Amino acid sequence: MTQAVRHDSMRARNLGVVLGEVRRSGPITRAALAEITGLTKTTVSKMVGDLLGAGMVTESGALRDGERGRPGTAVGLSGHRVAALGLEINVDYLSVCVVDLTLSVRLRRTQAVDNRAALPVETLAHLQELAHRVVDEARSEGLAVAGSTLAVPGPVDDGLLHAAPNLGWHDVRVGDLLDFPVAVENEANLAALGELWFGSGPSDFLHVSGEIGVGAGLVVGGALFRGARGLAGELGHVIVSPDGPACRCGGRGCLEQYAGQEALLRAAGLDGVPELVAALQAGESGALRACERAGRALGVALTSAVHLMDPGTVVLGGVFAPLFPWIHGPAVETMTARLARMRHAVPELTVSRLGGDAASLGAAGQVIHRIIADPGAHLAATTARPASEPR
Amino acid sequence: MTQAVRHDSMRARNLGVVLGEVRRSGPITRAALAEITGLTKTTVSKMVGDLLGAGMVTESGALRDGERGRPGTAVGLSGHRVAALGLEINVDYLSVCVVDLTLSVRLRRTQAVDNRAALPVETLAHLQELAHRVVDEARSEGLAVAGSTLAVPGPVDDGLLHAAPNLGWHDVRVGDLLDFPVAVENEANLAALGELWFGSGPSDFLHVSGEIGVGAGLVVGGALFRGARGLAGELGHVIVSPDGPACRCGGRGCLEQYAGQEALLRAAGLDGVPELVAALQAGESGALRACERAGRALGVALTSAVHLMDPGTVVLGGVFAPLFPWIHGPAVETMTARLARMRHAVPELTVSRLGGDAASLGAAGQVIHRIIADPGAHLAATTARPASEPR
DNA sequence: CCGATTTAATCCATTTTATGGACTTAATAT
DNA sequence: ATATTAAGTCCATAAAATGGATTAAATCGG
Repeated sequence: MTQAVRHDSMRARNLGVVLGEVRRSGPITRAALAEITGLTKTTVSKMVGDLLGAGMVTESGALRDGERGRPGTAVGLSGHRVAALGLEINVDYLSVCVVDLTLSVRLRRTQAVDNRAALPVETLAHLQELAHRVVDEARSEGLAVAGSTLAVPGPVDDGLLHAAPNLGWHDVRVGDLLDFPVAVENEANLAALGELWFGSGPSDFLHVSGEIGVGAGLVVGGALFRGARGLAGELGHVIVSPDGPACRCGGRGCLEQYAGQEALLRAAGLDGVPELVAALQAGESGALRACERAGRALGVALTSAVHLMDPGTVVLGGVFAPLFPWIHGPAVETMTARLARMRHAVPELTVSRLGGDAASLGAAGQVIHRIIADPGAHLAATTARPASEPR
Repeated sequence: MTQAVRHDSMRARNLGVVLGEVRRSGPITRAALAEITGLTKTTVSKMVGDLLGAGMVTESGALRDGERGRPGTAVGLSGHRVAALGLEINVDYLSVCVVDLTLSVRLRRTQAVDNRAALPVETLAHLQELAHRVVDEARSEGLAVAGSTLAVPGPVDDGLLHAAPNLGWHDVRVGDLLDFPVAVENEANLAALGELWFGSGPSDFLHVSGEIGVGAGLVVGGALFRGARGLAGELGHVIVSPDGPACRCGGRGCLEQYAGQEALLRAAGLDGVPELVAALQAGESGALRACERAGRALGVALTSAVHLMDPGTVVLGGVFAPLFPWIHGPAVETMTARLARMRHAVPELTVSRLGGDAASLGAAGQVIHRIIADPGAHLAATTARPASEPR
């Protein structure tokens, strides 16, 4: 149910609106904030004062724009105090990053670990140690880590990792294995949010994150679409051909059997993405054929996805990013042939500028995003317990 | 951008919260409303007073529950004053209904017209006449029609009907052809909302509305999912088999070519849904085979849809409703085989209790829903101009 | 160079809205 | 008949935003 607005929640919400506008419109004067939000200058001034006190914004000096009249002092987000921890567990690495309120990446650590062989407890002990080291380092830079999110390669429902087939994990309450509070979320979803906040693209897109599996995260109007149980976006198991090769999901002809990393490498007869890229650059016909086949299959699956979800754009990330030049053509061709007559504009197919860090960046970004949306809650939490430890 | 909350909008929102709770929790006392919403008894009492004055709620007498203490007087939605007009244009009929604030259907008129032959202006003149007649009739029952929504068989973006292939219409600003203000929305979307508000199902589902084309509307958390441009839900063109029969959309092997009304009837060698149902009841093998084939294709398309959008349930409406007994089996079988290993629960496949009226009911329901969400706006509009005419 | 003009930011009395406790009302329990 | 309990109303108060006045710091025009 939508909750009633009371005096205190009105204040909290308006604080969020003001801070959100500071983020959106860069350094901006109080007067302009008042204009945009519809609040009075008085109210905005008081709020900016509070936010300054909390170290969430800074005055970046007088803003002289040549106009007549008293120049305003611009206030912008401050990257000096509040920060967030982003974590990622994937098949062959652990990754940790610290991001400040301005979404600048302050620290980043990746550690190659083969987690296929490991139990959840072992992997998470590893991750915890890594996290503590990074948080200590951040603290020595004056940053207060306000929260953390963990990206995992599998569907998550309310903190429970339902299944991570490529890790061999099932029904793990990942958050309970760490000694600090953490939000847990699907890797594909967070990669999409990473693309939203750290890539400079649009705010409506489907982000395809091909790793070992093929996942996708849909962002509409700047918000992630999760479906009824948070399991949306399984592009890898969209049916390309109902009588195609059997898939580990129990179905046949899933996209993963045509465009998954494994299928691609098998079709090309190679055993690594770097090798495949080299072969493609050398113009080897086997590699080229494999990519064309994958591209066409991706085009078929994306056609279904566009009809169902109507994304504004499609962004290819993960392993598809380095293969983009060879996949793009056949995929777009397939989509155009099947979509053009139904839609004014066939969604553009672009490539992600982010590397494999998209998910952990998205994880940290989610924490920052929540703080900006409700700075009052963060303020209350930090004044009640002035320290910064997530431990 | 999220707008700031000011004193007046706080009031407006709380009024909506209170009225929404009255709708949700049936006749309910002021004290219970205060408890649930978190507002004080004083505030709730004042708001209920205003709503009583506007004729949006009524006191339904003392509520004696056998408990000790003063019994409360229950207030519930009033169906005596505020009403909404729902309109629908479809290939072979026009439909109009009036629904009151309690979502009771007060009036309903359907007129068989073959709109395939007609120009938009002609059809809308027809519809307008029908609407005026019904509104007059409603007024004579004491109802004030507060707004209207029109369902059309094609994708709509911001009031513009992009294309209605089965009507032969293109880029029509339907609302401009009527002499009263109307919101325009896709028929499949409104049918889904109709199912939400008038069917007694869950609040997370994918509603499949097979008419001439096959459309679908996704409802998550009681809200319709529209995609980036409002074109989401085109289940009919999800790809079942990439090399299947050519489709009028330019693609091949779309669901519509297997489970669309035309394809179904052709496969069965009959030319009407009633005839098909009769043949199925008689156990004719051609008809049974056609339905089994359609059911399997539907299962394939729904498998892709479930992977991508994660609906809680799937509800079959439109022409699939009468065919449900024969389609259900093969569809569920296909879905289970392909989904069971990936999900705890394969979404249930149910049948809509609503007839072909789902869309026009949803249209009227949308108006009511908006009034309940923001009764303040309605109140302001009606006190400024006390009459009820949508003309 | 000085006053007029313009815009930014703050100050302060006021308004709007919700709050919380006291009070009244109407029922059941003893 | 009296105590108890819960519903609903009354009223003084508190929280928050408002709007106009004031002060501050620029540019413009002579």
